[in-house]
Amino acid sequence: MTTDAIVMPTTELDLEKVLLSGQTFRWQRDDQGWWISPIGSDGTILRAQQESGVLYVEACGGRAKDIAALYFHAGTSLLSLRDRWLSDDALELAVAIDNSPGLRIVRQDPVECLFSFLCSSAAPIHRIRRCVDGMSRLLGRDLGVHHGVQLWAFPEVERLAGVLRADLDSLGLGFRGRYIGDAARMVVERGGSHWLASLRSATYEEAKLELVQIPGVGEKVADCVCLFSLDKHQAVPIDVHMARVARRKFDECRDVKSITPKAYETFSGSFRARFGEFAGWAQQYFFYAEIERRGLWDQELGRHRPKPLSP
DNA sequence: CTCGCACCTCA
DNA sequence: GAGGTGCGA
Repeated sequence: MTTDAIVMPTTELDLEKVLLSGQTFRWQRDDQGWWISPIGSDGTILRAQQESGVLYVEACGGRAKDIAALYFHAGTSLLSLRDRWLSDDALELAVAIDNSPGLRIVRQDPVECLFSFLCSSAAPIHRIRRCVDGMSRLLGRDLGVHHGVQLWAFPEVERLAGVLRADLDSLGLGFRGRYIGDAARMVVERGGSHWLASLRSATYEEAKLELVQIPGVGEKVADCVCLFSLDKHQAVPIDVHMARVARRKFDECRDVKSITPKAYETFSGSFRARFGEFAGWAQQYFFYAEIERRGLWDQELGRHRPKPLSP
């Protein structure tokens, strides 16, 4: 296995920031301090390490450089996005980019992405990680030990389609478990992973319309799948955090309380109206900053939160 | 259309 | 009480 190098300054990619920002749930550090993760169900493994403006990558199951360039949307320059937003008079966004340099959208495997976000409702990132890991251990292909870490591929959707509710009981999915089997069966019916991936060439509206048919998939999850795996850069997932941001930012959102379907469109559409075809990327900056601002990252990632000492 | 609530754990 | 969805009122 060879190591490829991709020139990517930290203003274009901050590996740790991106991998832990709640888009993706399987990355971990190996015994050499590199980031490593299985990608999707086909046995692909990607390893990455960033050093003085260069991204070093290795892969099993393909050419590392190609896999990584796709996975990190290397063709999309944050600097150009920033310029575009600057000239569109979206100054606040240029500032948001400067406050979280190197944050970008990843391009995940659609099946893995769908089932990851199916586990995401009312769950912090560390819990989603546990669920995804559990599904992979239980139903995914054993990929062996790599640089000190045991890896499993994400389960084939056909495998998930055969799963019983009781099989998932041990994984801590909670009520989220009830959707997995039904969702997988619908995807298989439509043509499996090939069908999901084919939505990449559909329009955003078409893709979303298809996704929300899947049991357990509402607008939020559909938008996550669109943005994080189907190349729909204009998809803006709205959760309670982004709704709060929208209320602060846009007049037409100020008095919209709960996230009803109509309200969802108001929130989401406001970002699109203001930030255009890459509104989803804009959303990621505001989302990141909002979690930061509220000091929620430690909680999300399950890091030990130091208890305030008594005086 | 909007509201309220259950859904399973875990923190 | 939770970064959501689906149900009935």
